[in-house]
Amino acid sequence: MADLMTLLWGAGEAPKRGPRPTLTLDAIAGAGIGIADADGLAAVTMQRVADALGVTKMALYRYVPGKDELVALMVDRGIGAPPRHEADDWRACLTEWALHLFGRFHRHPWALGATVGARVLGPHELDWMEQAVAALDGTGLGGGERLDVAATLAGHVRGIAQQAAAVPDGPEAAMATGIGAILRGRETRFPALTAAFGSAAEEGTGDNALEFGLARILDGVELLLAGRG
Amino acid sequence: MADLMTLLWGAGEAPKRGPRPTLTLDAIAGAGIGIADADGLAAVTMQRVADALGVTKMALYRYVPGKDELVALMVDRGIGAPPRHEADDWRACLTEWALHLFGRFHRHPWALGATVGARVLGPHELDWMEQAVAALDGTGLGGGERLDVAATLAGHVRGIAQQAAAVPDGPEAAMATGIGAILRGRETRFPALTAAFGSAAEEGTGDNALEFGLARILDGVELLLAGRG
DNA sequence: TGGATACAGTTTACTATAGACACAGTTCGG
DNA sequence: CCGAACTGTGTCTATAGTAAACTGTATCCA
Repeated sequence: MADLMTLLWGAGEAPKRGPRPTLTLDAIAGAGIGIADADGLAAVTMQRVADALGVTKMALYRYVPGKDELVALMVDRGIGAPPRHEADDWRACLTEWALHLFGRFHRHPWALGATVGARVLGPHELDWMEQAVAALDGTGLGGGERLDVAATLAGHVRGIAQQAAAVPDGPEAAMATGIGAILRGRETRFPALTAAFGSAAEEGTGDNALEFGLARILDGVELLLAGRG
Repeated sequence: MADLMTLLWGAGEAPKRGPRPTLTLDAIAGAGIGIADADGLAAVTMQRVADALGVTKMALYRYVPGKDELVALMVDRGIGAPPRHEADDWRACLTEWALHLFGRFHRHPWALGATVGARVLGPHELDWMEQAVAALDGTGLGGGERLDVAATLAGHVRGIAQQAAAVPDGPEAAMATGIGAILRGRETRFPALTAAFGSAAEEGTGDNALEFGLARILDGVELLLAGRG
């Protein structure tokens, strides 16, 4: 059985002997992704994936070494390939890149929880990193700095996606839900939060933490470049 | 049995009847945290937590409604209370804040994976948010903006902590481990990444994605403030 | 004051579901 | 037709959680 590395990166070697495989890795990953999108990662069981494909769960083990590897496959297939670069401007490039990446995580929030800890990076994940670093070519940033900018952007996107998944709606809507219920009656312990949420509700500006933070980060990068001439 | 909300936020009401409780919520959460720190979140089972405390697993259910609530408790206790503000400068404040928060997540990387999806925020988590927003009082930022800055910083810290957990060492060390093994032989598919890693290894600058991104974000905030007044 | 009682805590079963293995049965190419 | 590749059945272990019996202690009441 192929291990995770060859599962994610290996070529699809077609065996010649034996009956035709009824399944494909794409179909298996797709079934898992569908279940995770609908009912969360906890609902993804070998049984349910197998049922969705019309086979018994043991058939899956012919294609995937175990559940961990299946989830890793789901993550890489779920995030998918990055879109082609459109703009020439590095800033516009990275802005698009971040918004697209956020969209992917927003579509598959379970992928956030499945990508913690030491793991093997998939090809699509590296494609995304490649694009971000490539957008910074020619800016004068050093190699470590290019990687750091990409890591910062990816981290920001992930962080905001995580918060978006934790608090479904924006700040002012949050007052009506969980956070508001907690804050109410505890204004003395959380005065700054209470004031900020109240003022945010008055301002009525929507949920734009992603764009806001993105603009700050890229402003900071521009400042760094400008300071170097 | 208390639900998650009262478990995290409720006062420790001491019942008068019956035998003395042999356990406390702190002891239970501490045992779980110890196991998670040592062997990861997957190793935290009711059985093992109970064994660590010298009771049977069913005894735990008198204190905690279920495993999900136990993990939520572990997260809030594991992150812990934020340190007191030291500096007057909002930038120094937030820098310290971010570095401290990163330290907490770095110590308990499992907490990253346990804080995805809709959930009830714990008191310590809100304490951290309160401190960040409070540091921005008087800067002229609006309420929504103060929240966005805090969310961006928290997202960045989480993102970098997640990447640190995924790739144990810094960029140049990564070349020797998983990413290097993947990149080797695929230079044509990932030219920018290969160049960036190579150049980073030459430069020899250590792993400072956290500080780098933090500086960019705060530079961006400063720029926003300067542009207003 | 001294039991009776109600309630809190603990334990010993037991159930349901999950991932994973062993092995028998099935299909198809050389 | 031989053997490799695929699928199904039965089984094992571990896990979260339930049900119910048992133990301990503070309060109530004569």
